[in-house]
Amino acid sequence: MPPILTIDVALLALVDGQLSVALIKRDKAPSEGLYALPGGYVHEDEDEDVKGAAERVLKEKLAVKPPYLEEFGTFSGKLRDPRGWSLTVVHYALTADPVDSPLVKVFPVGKLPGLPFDHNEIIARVVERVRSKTTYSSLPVHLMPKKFTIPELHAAYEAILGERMNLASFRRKVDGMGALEEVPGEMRVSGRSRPAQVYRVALRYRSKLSLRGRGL
Amino acid sequence: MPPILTIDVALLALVDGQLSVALIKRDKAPSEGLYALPGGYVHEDEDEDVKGAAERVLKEKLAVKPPYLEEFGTFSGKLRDPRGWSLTVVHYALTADPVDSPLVKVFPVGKLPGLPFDHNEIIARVVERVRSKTTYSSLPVHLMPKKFTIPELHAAYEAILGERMNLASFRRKVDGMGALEEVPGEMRVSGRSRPAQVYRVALRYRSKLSLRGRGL
DNA sequence: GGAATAGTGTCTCTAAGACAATATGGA
DNA sequence: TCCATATTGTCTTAGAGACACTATTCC
Repeated sequence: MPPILTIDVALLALVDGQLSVALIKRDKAPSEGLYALPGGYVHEDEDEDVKGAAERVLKEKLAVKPPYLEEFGTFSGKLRDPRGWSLTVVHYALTADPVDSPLVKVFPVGKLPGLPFDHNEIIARVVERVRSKTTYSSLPVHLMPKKFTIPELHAAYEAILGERMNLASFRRKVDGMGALEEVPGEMRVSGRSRPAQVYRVALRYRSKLSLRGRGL
Repeated sequence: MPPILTIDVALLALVDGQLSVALIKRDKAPSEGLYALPGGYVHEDEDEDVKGAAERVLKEKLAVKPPYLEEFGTFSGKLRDPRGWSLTVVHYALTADPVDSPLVKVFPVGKLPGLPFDHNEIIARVVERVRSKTTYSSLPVHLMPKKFTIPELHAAYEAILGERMNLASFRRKVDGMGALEEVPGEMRVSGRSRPAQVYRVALRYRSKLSLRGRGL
C-alpha cells in the first residue's frame, strides 16, 4: 500500500488586524465535522503539479484565487494520519479578503481550536515562516487590498510581527524594495488628517502564481 | 493509480575547490545506466518520515551520514517521469568527504552531464538555494572537515559563491555568528607562513539531523 | 487656528568593506 | 634574516533606528 499523498493549504489573511487562517469543516472521516486546513488528493488528470492541486483546492473549497501561493514543505510519517503512513505537501497562500461561509471559518492564528492531524503544528510553522519573511521582504503586500497606503501597510507589518516598527525606516525600506508604485493622484482620507498617497503592488511583484516553480 | 512518490537527495561537497554533487549510476529502468540523483521510494515500515527516507538512501547508496540534511521542496507533475504523474521530495545534504565508488561519481555542479528526469533542474535549484544561504548563514561549515581554519572556511565561501570576499569582514562575521569554537592550542601550518588557529563547529550547530522538523 | 495623521530631514549607531599594520613559523 | 600568510586595528561608508520637524486636510 503506497503512502497517502495529499496537499493542504493555509490561506492567511489579516482580519480585524489579526493574522488569521481559513479553516474548513471536514465533510468526511476522519475527524468529520471538525475544522481543519483545506486540502485533498492530487487529481492526476487535472493538476499540473502539486501547486496546481493547491490552486484547485483554493478555488473549489475557499472560492479564492489568491495573488500569492507558495509551497511550504512536507509533513509525513506513520502517526500523523490514522489511515496510515501519509505525506502532505503544505502550501501557504495570502489574500486580502478571505470569504467566510457556512463551511469556512477564519480563525486568528493565536486563537485556534484543537485541530485534527498535525494541523496545529503545520499552521504554527507556516506562521513562523511568514513572520520571518515579513522581517526582510515585501511578502505582506499580498495581504493588502488592491490599493492601500504606506501607513496601512505599516500597520499590517506590525500586526503580523506583533511589535512596533519605526515608520520612517519602514518608508525607506519599502521605497528601496521597489515592490510598490504610487497610484497617480490618488489620496486616501481617513478622519481629519492629512491624506495619504495611495499605492499598489508593482506589476512584477504580483501574481506569483504564474512564476511556477521558483521558490521565493 | 496513485501518484508515484519518491525522495531524492542532492549530496553536496567541495572537491578540489568546486561545489560538487554525488550522482549514482541507475541500476534499473527508466534511464538505467545513467547517472542520476540517488533516491528511491519511501519504506513505510522503516522510514519515520521523508527525512528518514533520505537518511536511509544516503546511508545505503552513498555510505554517508552527513552532518546536515534538509528538505528542499517537491517536484511534481505528469511529465517529469515517464512512468506517470510523480512527486519527489528533494533533500539536500552537505558533507566534507563524499565517497567516490564504482557506482557513485562526484561531479562539479558546473560540469554536469545531461541527467534523466528533471534532475538537472533540481540540482540547479538546490545550488541556487545553497549559494543564497551561504550569503547570510553559516551553512558552509557543514562542508568542512571536523577541524579547519578561518582562511580555509573563507576559501570555501569564495568557492561556493564564485566571488571574492573581504577576509577581515568575513572574520568578524563568523565571529558574530557563533557557529565556531576554537580548538584550544591547535594551530595549522601550511607552507612557510604564520600558522592559523584551528576551529570546529560549535556543538549546537552540529547534526541538524537530530533537530527533526525545523526548517532552517 | 487646532487636531490628527502623513511625510521629510537629520543625527547617531552599527556593520561591512578597504586597507594598513603587526605577528609568527618555516626556509 | 626574509617570505608568506594569519590576525588585528583603523578609517570610511552605507543602512537602520530615533526623533524632531514640516505638510495637509477636516473640524
